[in-house]
Amino acid sequence: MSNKSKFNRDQVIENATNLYWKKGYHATSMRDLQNAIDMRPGSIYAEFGSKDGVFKASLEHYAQLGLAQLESLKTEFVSPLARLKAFVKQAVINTQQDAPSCVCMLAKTVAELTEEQSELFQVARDSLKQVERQFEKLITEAQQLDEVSRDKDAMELARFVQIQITGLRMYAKTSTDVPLEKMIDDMFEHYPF
Amino acid sequence: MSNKSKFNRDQVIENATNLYWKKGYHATSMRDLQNAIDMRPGSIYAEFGSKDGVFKASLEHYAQLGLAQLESLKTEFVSPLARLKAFVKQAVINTQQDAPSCVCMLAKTVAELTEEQSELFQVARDSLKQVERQFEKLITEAQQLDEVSRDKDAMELARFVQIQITGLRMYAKTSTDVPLEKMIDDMFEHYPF
DNA sequence: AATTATTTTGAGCGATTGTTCAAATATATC
DNA sequence: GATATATTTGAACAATCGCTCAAAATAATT
Repeated sequence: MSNKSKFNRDQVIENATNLYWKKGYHATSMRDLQNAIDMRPGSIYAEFGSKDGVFKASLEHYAQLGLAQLESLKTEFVSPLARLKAFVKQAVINTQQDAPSCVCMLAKTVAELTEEQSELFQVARDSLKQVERQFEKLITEAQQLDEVSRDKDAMELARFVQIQITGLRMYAKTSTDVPLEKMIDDMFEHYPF
Repeated sequence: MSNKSKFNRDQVIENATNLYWKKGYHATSMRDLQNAIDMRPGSIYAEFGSKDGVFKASLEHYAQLGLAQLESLKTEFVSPLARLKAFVKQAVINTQQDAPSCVCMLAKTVAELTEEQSELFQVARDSLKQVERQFEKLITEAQQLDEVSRDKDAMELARFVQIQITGLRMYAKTSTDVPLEKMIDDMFEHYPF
């Protein structure tokens, strides 16, 4: 009854995400998008409804990717604190090389958008919060394993980590030759942990 | 010989800055700008050359304002470390209320722009670096007064402060009810200082 | 193979973009 | 007050914006 569409939805969203991540919401035109995902306007609007629809799908894809990455580190790192640290390094350092932008797409979106795109703004904000809650879970786990002092507030520590990631990634866009790895090590050895 | 122009250049740049700061580079149209600064296109182009020209003037004005604010704290705070802390609080907390955006305009610009607007990007990046150098000066002063351990690297501390400001201000855009003041106090009491 | 249902195409819509420039206005000089 | 110079105005330009929809192409059903 229903014909399957020709295009690969996952691939399309990935390409759209990479473009939006690189150029941001306002600087990305529908023409740019059409080229990046190799779809004609009619098909795009049938599938996503609007430019905002594509952006929303991209934000959700990006957030899901982050959560999946954090989850996948379970196999490599048993220690929840080591896992958190590995995730931070991945987010801050690995994105320096081949990612569309070294700045987190969610943070970039939160910085760019205003009340005029409140729905998209909220999606980005909520996704950041969701990641932060995963941080908190990991830290609570770490406390139960005595990797982190139980005197500390897991929620506050999670917030701290989120702020560090944002600050570090933003800073990394302004200057190379920053000892990112050392700074992350310091952050987990000294500072609030 | 030369007629003086009717408009108040400083006021115009201030209004332009507030609009650009709020909406960002790409979301601000020349029509928006014309309304905000109450000038007609011809006059704007005669004075600033282009949309980029107005943005550049705004970035420079914004950066100069930040440096002037830091300087003006000399009268209130003799201690260089107290001055730095006061500046951080001003930047992070005071902007929450009535500023066009709680995110630093320079950071926002660095996050938004790509190679396509390399000159504007560089102006923002260089201005951030300039502020950071003032931080470093203050910290070096603080070390000479034994307010900060001389074992620490003033450049690294300045970088840390810059990263905290960016992270905190960004984070503050996503959620209210964040104990910003406490976090800044913590930052200066514990962590790397 | 013919028919129906679904998807894809892309020319083109009205609105908006950054920018120009001749005309109108304001100011300075004589 | 007349002339020359500088500034301001805003209609209008080509280009691009997000988006629509009839027509073409494709897939499923009979």
